[in-house]
Amino acid sequence: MTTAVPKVDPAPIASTHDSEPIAGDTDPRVEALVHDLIGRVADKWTMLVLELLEEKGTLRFTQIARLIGSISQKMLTQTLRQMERDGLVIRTVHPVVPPKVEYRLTDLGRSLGSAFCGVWIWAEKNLDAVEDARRAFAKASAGEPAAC
Amino acid sequence: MTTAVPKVDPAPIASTHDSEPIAGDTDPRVEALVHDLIGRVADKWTMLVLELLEEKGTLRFTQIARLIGSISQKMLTQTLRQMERDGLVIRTVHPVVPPKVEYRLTDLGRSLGSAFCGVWIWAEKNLDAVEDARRAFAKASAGEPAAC
DNA sequence: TCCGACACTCTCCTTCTGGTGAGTATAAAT
DNA sequence: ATTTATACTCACCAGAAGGAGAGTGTCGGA
Repeated sequence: MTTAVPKVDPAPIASTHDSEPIAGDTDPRVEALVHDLIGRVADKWTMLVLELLEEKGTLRFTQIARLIGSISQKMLTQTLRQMERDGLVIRTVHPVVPPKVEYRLTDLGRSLGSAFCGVWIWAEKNLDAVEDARRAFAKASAGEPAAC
Repeated sequence: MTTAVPKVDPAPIASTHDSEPIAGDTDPRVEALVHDLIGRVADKWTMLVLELLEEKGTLRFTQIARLIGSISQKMLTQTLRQMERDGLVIRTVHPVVPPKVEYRLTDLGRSLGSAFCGVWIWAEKNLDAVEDARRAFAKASAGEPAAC
């Protein structure tokens, strides 16, 4: 955590040029990956597939499609490819007459699921808090539109 | 025929292990919130702001803007509003001559940061694994374009 | 007097995302 | 001969996301 900006100017009107961008982070590579990865896993479909495979173990393309129900083929293919690319799932093709492809999580995939557990738990625990905050915010906004 | 296929195929071909039919969702409301919320927090800017405020404590609008460096005003405003709405940050307006607005995390915001810690740790730990997987995938794809 | 600073808001404009629907190959079933 | 099922790919299109840049109001400084 390199603190790139040691001086936090307290004056209301003062220094104009802090040419130091961004705050220090452990590693640019790590940061990039984390963003990338969270951006990807936070994806609705990836999350659903991850959960589904964690729960069921091994599934075929159309089984996943049917279980999720609302996903388009395009998105499912895209999602699975991405996950395969990142080493989260293993794709096994059986060269049988009607094509048969099975998907299952790798250890990496499972560990990611576990890591996200924390967020999941947070969400469940703070469900009400967030909803309360939203209601309060909505009411406050409606209550004082031009209160100044 | 793509849509409107209510009839669920009883037994397509082989079944790896069909134990449970479908369902298996803790709560639709919880699930919805979790998606919603993860989708929001996974946002690049929200994550950066969350981290920044966790590290620095209290910051003003332009301070955040400068520290992040590449965010547009529009996005910063949008992000902060969203976070305020969700009860993650507190926005304090000082009615002074040049407007002064300070932002800091709520307990909820801080706890979310902690929850995301697990994912960060995962990412750091598995950085190499993911990159390896990507390289391997890229190589495999390039290596066998018409392998059948 | 005019500019700059703050914390925004508003209007474009471009890119990206995700959905629809069609097409493909093959062999068993009808 | 036609249909069905599987696991895709491809072309097209609508809507959303996000960036650029200008405008707003007031006041202190040059």
